[in-house]
Amino acid sequence: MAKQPLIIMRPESKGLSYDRPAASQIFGFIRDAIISMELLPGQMISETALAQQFGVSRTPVREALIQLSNIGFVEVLPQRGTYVSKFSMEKILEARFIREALEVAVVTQLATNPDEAVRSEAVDACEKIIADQKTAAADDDALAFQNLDDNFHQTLAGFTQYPRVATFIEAEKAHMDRVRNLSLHVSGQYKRVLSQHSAIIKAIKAGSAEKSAAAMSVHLKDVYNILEVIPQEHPEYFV
Amino acid sequence: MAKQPLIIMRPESKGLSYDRPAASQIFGFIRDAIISMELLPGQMISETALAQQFGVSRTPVREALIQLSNIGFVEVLPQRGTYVSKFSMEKILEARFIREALEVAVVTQLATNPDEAVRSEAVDACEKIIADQKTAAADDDALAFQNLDDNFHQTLAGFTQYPRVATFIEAEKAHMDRVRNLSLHVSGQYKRVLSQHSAIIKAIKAGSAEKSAAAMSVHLKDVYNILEVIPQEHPEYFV
DNA sequence: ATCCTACCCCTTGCATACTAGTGGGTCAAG
DNA sequence: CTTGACCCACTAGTATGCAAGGGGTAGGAT
Repeated sequence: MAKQPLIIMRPESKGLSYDRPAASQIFGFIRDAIISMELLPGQMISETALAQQFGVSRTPVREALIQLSNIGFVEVLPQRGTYVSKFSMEKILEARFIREALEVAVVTQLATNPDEAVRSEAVDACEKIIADQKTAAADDDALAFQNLDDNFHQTLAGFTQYPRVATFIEAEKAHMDRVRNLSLHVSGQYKRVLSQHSAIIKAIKAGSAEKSAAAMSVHLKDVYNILEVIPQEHPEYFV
Repeated sequence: MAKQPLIIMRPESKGLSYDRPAASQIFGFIRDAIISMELLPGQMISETALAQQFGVSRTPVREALIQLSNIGFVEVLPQRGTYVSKFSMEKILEARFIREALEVAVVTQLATNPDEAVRSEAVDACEKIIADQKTAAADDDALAFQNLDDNFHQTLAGFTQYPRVATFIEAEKAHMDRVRNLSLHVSGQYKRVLSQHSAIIKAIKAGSAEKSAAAMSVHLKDVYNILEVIPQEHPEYFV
């Protein structure tokens, strides 16, 4: 990995709240910086430099980095340095596989939920998000569109009553979002995603586990479109 | 949670290897102790006491505990203490749900794998494990039987080529194994598990995604049998 | 010119010390 | 005897310093 000791985090992001553990806050800052590609794959992260930037000691920074390495966002090489994880086709496909497994289970459970009220509540919430996404698409607001996409999937997962499911989905999704943030404007993305989301909701509304699962599966295979382009466009970010 | 500052770890488990990070080794020790119920749910874990027992400082112990809290094995209450997580019906069902989602995806992928050689290799490996399990069942060796069960599921997951899938399955399984270790001898367990494992392999051999998924799903719902008994037998370990 | 070696700087891993906050136990007052 | 306040012991969170090892660079030898 290329050694780039320069850290690009904003000085104002030093603002740590005093009523929460510093390590936890730093974890969030760095995670968001990695997802949004402020910190680039392969870039070196210095514990010392980060500690200075946040105005704390190395200890909380170090604890944050350990957690980031647990979720695969950074790689700690003892005595050598800590680096933002590069992309690899294997890891992206792996994240996609895990996410599909979980999200298929989510919609399957939801579609077969005997409580009609829960189903219609979920459908209503998601249809509202889809409507907002149509607006975002009309405005060509890619960021808002992606945030709503997050919202859509988190809302669905929320109806399982298993909070860790939503957490896992978010974590796996983040790995792909990192790639996606390299090229927000893929032709026809809005229209495809919208129709896929609608298909999922339609299947849930119909109470069909098979169709829900199939629709979700199709939706999550959509990243393949991006993966055919990005690695050639940005080989420097891949291992 | 009850305060029990006594730590029951064996003195000989102090043996830490010098060629691996201490934090990682300590993590493994404590995790195994929790799964095997050496450390009981609700019991307090003192960073200082553990550090003394392992002959290291608080720092690596603390880093291990952070990772254990990430996988839900301990709960860190700031300025109050770190405690072994108690069981809760919600968390167990959640772990079961996540595990089923992943394992269903695993057998589905395997059953539909176009490469016949891979399928038969997986089937052979699993059938060997099932044979060993029959022996363990005949010997009434519950520990060996459970280790082989672990083996069975890890072997299946290994054929996805996605290492994190196996890791996740192992982690979620561990939450249930903790409960299972409270009562290793559930009547008829051996026979049921064996027939379920066989059914899974048979479906994979037949190349049927639906039957494989269904068989795995049935198998993983078997824990419900235990969950009807354990909470009443050991209410002190549940929240 | 090229290769090899020694050194130095920078990295993470670990140890130790200090801070702040919680809970329990004790003692005094009602 | 009960109740309340205060104090102390112990907790996790953070700061700092030291140890061990890898890598690049400079300089000397070939």
